[in-house]
Amino acid sequence: MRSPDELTTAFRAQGLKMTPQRQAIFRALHQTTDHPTAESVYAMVSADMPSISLRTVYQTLNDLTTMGELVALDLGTGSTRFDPTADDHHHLVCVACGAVHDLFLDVQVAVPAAQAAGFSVGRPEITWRGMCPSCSDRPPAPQTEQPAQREETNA
Amino acid sequence: MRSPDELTTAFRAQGLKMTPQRQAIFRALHQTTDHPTAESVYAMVSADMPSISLRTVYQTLNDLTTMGELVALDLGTGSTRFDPTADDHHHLVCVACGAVHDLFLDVQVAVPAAQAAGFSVGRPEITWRGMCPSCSDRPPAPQTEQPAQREETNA
DNA sequence: CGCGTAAACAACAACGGTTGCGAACAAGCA
DNA sequence: TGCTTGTTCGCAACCGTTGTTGTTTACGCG
Repeated sequence: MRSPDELTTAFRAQGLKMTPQRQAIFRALHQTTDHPTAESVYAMVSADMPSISLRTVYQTLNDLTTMGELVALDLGTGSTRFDPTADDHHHLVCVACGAVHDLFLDVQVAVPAAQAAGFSVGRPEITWRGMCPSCSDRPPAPQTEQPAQREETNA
Repeated sequence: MRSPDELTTAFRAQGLKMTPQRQAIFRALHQTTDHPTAESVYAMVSADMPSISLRTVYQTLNDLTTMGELVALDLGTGSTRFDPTADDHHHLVCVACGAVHDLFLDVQVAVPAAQAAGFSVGRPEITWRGMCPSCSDRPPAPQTEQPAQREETNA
């Protein structure tokens, strides 16, 4: 993630205006190392600027995504995660709490032409699902003898 | 995907009852090779059985997923895809139309312990995003409706 | 073959995440 | 300072999915 100042310059270069709301969002993003949701960015920024609206946060995050400063990830955790790490990397996802951990691997996986079906694709995104240390330490759900055979059980 | 008869047996073996609605869903799934959404299964089944409710389709797809007969995929296309292919495989996803194509690859990607951060994970899921042949043929502007992705800020 | 009961059904409302809309507002520039 | 245009914000809408509820149905049993 670039610094708030660099992002300001980048925004201005696109003819976008700088506002206190955007500055606050830039700051929040710059000091986070994880993969916040719009909601959690909103929570961070609201601490300083209680009047900011969630709508503005979404808008700014989408702008940053469009500019390539953020990557929007859908990791199946129910909401979009915004990834401030620009480098090519992959993810570990905790299926219990939704935590996301970066993984820097130089893996080349080519799509065999025979199976490509005419698709033109880019880099593969690799995701591992599992349990983070804190969730595997503490069995979160009842964890009873029920094999969860009833319908629409999650967890 | 197992045959409707086999699925019927499997359902009964779990103490679940067999209904015309479920039979119709089994038939629809059995004759599809792609990765339908609940909505598209509903569309298929509605042709034969107009009275069926979308709720029932969701319920049955979830039951099948719980039983391991289907795999629920979140590929960032906006809705859950139900994958009738049980074998371990990966996916090509068209970012324009949401089409999904299977890819059978025997790739072993290990998570380096140094980066695992204590996660315990299973097999990697590999996704390539790109354009399917029909979407890359067609110029992007016209009536192609892009699911999510874009937003305001048109340059 | 008819019963009883638990399961499944359909219709509808609710829900969470996200976006469209429109009016009020403020950044940046002359 | 005044103007123009992008921005903000609250609200309602939207979409995919699930909860609720009252009714209907499957199916084992006598």
